[in-house]
Amino acid sequence: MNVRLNPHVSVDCVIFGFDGQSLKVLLIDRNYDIPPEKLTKPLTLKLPGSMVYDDEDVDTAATRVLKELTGLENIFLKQFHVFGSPDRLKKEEDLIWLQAETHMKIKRVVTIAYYSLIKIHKTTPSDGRVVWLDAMNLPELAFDHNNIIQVGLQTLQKEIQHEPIELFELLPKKFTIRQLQTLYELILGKKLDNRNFRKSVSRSGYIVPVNEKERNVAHKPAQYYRFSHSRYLKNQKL
Amino acid sequence: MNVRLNPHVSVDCVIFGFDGQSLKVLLIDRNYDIPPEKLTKPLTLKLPGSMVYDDEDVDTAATRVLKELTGLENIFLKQFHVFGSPDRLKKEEDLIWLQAETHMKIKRVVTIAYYSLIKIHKTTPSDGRVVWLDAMNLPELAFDHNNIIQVGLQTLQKEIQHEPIELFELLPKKFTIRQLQTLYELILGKKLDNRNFRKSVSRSGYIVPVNEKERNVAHKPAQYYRFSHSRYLKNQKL
DNA sequence: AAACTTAGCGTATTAAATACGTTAAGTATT
DNA sequence: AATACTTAACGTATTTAATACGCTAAGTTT
Repeated sequence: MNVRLNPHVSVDCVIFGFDGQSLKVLLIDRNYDIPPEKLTKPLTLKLPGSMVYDDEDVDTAATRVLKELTGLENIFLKQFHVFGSPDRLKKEEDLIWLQAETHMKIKRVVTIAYYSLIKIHKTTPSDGRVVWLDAMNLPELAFDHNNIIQVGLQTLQKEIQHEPIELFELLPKKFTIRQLQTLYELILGKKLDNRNFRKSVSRSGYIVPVNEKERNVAHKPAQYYRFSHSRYLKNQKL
Repeated sequence: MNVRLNPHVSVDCVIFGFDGQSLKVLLIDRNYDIPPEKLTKPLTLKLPGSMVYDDEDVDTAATRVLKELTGLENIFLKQFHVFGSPDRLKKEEDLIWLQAETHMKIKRVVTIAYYSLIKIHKTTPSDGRVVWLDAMNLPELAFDHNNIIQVGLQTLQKEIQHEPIELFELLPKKFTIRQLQTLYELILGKKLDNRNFRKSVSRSGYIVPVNEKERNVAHKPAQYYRFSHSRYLKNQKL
């Protein structure tokens, strides 16, 4: 029999947000309570996550983490990959922190990664532990969390090609075509032609204008649009 | 602290094969060694799987299962979902079997599911424990394995829409357009127009004819084709 | 020789993607 | 008050892909 120990199972959430300019990721400072003079390493940022509790579905665990951190429920959340290499905890300070945090002699953790898309302004007033950082330009994070975010981003890139619906989770209810295009460009990592982009928007059939325009901008004010879920469903059926 | 127990972690492989007529799944009979008169329940078929060993990456565990079962290495294998509901083991006979098999007091198993695509004729002469069954018409399997296969099939359906390359893992090196179309139709679950299908094949640029035709068929013999990986890569770059 | 079966080419129509020119409506600058 | 500046928004022409459907070709079976 080759099985003796048993890896612990956790969930980690890559929570994306969009502030109109850049794509952000929500991170927490795991050493927030520790006085700065006691800190030796700068690796204090990590993805929000948790061990999976007894009698708790893994998806439920991810939902719980999201709720605890942002106060939000009914949020878009998608499992995208399991990170289960035995040397995920190879950095010594990661192992020390984990064992202190959980009060367990943990040797190995298999983590199930989720990504979530939320409107930044909806987050509850931050408690100081959480920060939004630019997803494209992150410092070194704890564990393999840089890698997890990168894979999450690649997954998101793929998804929006055939499920653009997910994108609207990141935008406010009313948004301009320019905002939508900026978001596409950020995630896809390339520039799009604005004129053709508008055409594909009007072709979509489910992005509809609302009776309101931008105000106080130093150029022609843009029309606001919204995502129509009912029209989206109709087009899918055909 | 809410964590006390710790779920066990396993991998399960949904191994798809194609015999020219229908899509098959490889299953194993977990009660193969047990004399029939001692069997109470007919739920003896399950997906090939294994607990994840210490110091073994989860992907490695899945590769190992595949190797042990089919003798094959360097096979297409893709993680697609984690099944982690606490009541996955709700059928009593499943729990009994699992505890006997592992000699452990297991209460809960979180399993990471993979799917794999192989050419049926490549499997080593079956050892009696393994069977290929029609993926679309399965009996009730152990655990939640019917559900796992269904989700795997849905994933495969989505994947082949933008990564048709995976399909060629299921076909022999030389295949006819009809075979390719049949495979598409099986996985997508709908009929396609043969004339338009041929057009999309020739448009693809990476399905090229070989210098050989069908023989001994009661109709016009079909041209054999092969998948050209180099041409596939060239087209992707554009 | 005729019937049968699947292979394989063609044509016409519609829809989607791409490239690029131009005008419109505001604010800021002089 | 006129001009410059900036982003919004519409249009046209071309290419490429998707869909619908007609027809011929090359074998075997009866």
